[in-house]
Amino acid sequence: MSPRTAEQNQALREESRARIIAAALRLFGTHGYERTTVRMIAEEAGVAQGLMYQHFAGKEELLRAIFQQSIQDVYTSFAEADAGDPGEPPVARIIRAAFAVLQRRLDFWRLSYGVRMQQSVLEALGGAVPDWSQTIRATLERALRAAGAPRPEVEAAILFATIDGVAQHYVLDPAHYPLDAVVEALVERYSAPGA
Amino acid sequence: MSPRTAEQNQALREESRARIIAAALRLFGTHGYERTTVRMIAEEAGVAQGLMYQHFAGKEELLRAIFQQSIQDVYTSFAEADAGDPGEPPVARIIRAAFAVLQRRLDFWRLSYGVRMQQSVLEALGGAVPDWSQTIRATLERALRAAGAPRPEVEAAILFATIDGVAQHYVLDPAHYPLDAVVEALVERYSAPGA
Amino acid sequence: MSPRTAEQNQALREESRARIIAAALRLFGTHGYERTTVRMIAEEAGVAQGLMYQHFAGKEELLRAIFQQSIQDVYTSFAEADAGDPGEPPVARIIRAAFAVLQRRLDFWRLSYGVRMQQSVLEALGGAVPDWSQTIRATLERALRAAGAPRPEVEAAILFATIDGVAQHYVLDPAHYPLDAVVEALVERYSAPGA
Amino acid sequence: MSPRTAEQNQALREESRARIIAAALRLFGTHGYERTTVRMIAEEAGVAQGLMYQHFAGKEELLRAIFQQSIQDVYTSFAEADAGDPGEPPVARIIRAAFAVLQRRLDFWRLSYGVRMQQSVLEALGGAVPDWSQTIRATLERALRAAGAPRPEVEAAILFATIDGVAQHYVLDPAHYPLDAVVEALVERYSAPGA
DNA sequence: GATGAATGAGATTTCATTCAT
DNA sequence: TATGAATGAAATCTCATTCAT
Repeated sequence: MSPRTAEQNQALREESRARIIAAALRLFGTHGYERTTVRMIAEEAGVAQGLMYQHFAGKEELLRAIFQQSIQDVYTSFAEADAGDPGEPPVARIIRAAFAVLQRRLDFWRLSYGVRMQQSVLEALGGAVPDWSQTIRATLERALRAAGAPRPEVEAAILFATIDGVAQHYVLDPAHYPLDAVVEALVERYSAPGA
Repeated sequence: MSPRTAEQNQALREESRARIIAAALRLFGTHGYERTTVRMIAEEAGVAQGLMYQHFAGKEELLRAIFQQSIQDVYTSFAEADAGDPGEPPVARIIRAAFAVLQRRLDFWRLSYGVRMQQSVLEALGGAVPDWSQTIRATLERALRAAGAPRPEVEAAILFATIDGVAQHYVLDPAHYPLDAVVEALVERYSAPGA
Repeated sequence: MSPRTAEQNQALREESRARIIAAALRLFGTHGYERTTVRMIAEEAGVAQGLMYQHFAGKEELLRAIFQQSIQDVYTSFAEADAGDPGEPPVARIIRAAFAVLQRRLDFWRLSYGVRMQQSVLEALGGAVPDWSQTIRATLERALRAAGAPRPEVEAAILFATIDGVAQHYVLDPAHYPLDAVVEALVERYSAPGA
Repeated sequence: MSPRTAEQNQALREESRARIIAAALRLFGTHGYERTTVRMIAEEAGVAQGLMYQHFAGKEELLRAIFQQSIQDVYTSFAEADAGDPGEPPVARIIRAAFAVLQRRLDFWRLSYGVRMQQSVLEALGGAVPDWSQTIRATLERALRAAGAPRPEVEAAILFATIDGVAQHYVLDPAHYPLDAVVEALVERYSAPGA
């Protein structure tokens, strides 16, 4: 009879918000943003269509929220992973961290890769999608320079491309891609003194 | 007022078909398949909306036609490019050929990369999109094995990923990407005896 | 923790009911019935959305309640005002009374005028909106006839229209409308022997 | 076989645009803007729902278009009507012209009166709704001053209110309202030398 | 062969109302 | 009594497709 407490309400809200985000991420990742309807998301999340609009101003806002949250997670996860085994050279650690992050949020990466070429979606997303390529390239360049690579800018571009390419190939078929072997080979290559 | 001859008609038809395909390719590449409306295509092509349906059964069929035609072109272009300098080792030739093809059909690659993650679009496309990753990987593997690489399957996967990653980074910002430097570095790396 | 007494509960109920009615009247008057959402009313009243349904069967019922209550008030106020200065002629007293009532319930008049043309809303309101035009016209006609007006029916129609028109213009911009001057002029005109 | 000529197309477009506007005017006038759905308009106009959006950006834009067009018509009609019998005094001519215009566009006046109190609708309409009250008041004031009225500003306000009130009462029940008698009485009153 | 007005299915969005607490 | 999260019917709007010329 007495109304729910503030905590109960918050818990309810967060629960449904999380369900909606999870469902959307799954569906956006699989069918793409445009092909996923609000109805599908609601069904997958097990809620009514209208509920989405209590949490997000619209489908686009939902996408934005997903990006914001996921990007946060990625930063955190990467930092954690990067702090890994201090015995390994930095470049190797970065490579491992990148793929650890990848595996943890497969759907988000699918979504990301699907949206990457769509100028208009990116614009709609506004600042929610950081251009991390600059940051990544710079980080890799520093690590490679420290490791004594001859032309660190070009090598950084190549390594970045390799990581990105492997990630994408893995995302396209995680069940069959020999990710571990590839990662080990990469780590080995970039740990070798002459690399 | 005098009726057009059959040849003239044929030429007109070809002309408008080509205009529609070109316009669609441009727009699909920039905005993505879903975000591009038939109206936009007609406008960009400078024809009426209805005309598209005289040439293609629908928007999806248009996409299919674009893929089919582009893939033909890619095969041809690749073969040409690959036939290049016989003095170079095969792996280097393949690398060069890949990027030559890339630059020739930027819009198509944008489109391709944009669609790659969208299961439902791929299904709609049916057989029009070959899974060339197998072919490419196999080709690379053969070349690498011939060159004496220690673990050719893994190395092939990595090289394929690198090429794909570089291609995508280039497509995302052709004006600034240091493609030539990267290609040279790759060619050099994969021509070295120990690679 | 001690349960509230029946009287306390009753008082709380009355209080929230009154707040809801007041908020709705304000918002209906400003934005119109349709443009005012239940959420807006709850917010303005400082209560939860659901509470409205404990007091009224629905939004429409709320509107009906507002009309019923306001109309009661109008009758009462009018009777009071009309009982005013017995030295003035009846027509003048009616005019003064009308504008006294108008000023007392501005929001209700805004709402009334806003809803007047909407057949469907009026139907939904059912009997809650009396067709007082007949009553008013009849009252005015009697008074004008008593004052010796030549064609009391037509004059009553005109006077009614004038009062209604002035009321509406005043409601539209109470801050600037010269209501007092207009009322005085009307009173004077309709008190003059030849009027 | 050959496509329609530009004139044929224009005629088609104008025809359907006019049908939509007429239907909307009818329905907006009867049920109010908010209660009229796009579906209702399309049905009444005998066209598909989507067609409205080929002519107007949305329901609101349609409303705006109706106002713009109707206001044009009103100005024109008024000028024509006002040019009437030069033997009559100006104030009388204005009165007659006002009611001539009223009768000609009943639906529009219903709509106008229905929307007048809805701040949010008026805002949405932006500049499409001129505040003609100023113009009208000024015109009446000039005419009354020329006719030698003692306090022309107040008298203008009253006459304006009377006209507006009569118009509204008439609009509410055109079948029974004794418009002619009322207009004649008004004309007479405002033609009398002492008025 | 070409046009563009017209269609209508299906998408997004709003909002009165319900319901568990 | 009161709360506000959740519902879902119905609204607005989009856009691939059809059709008369």
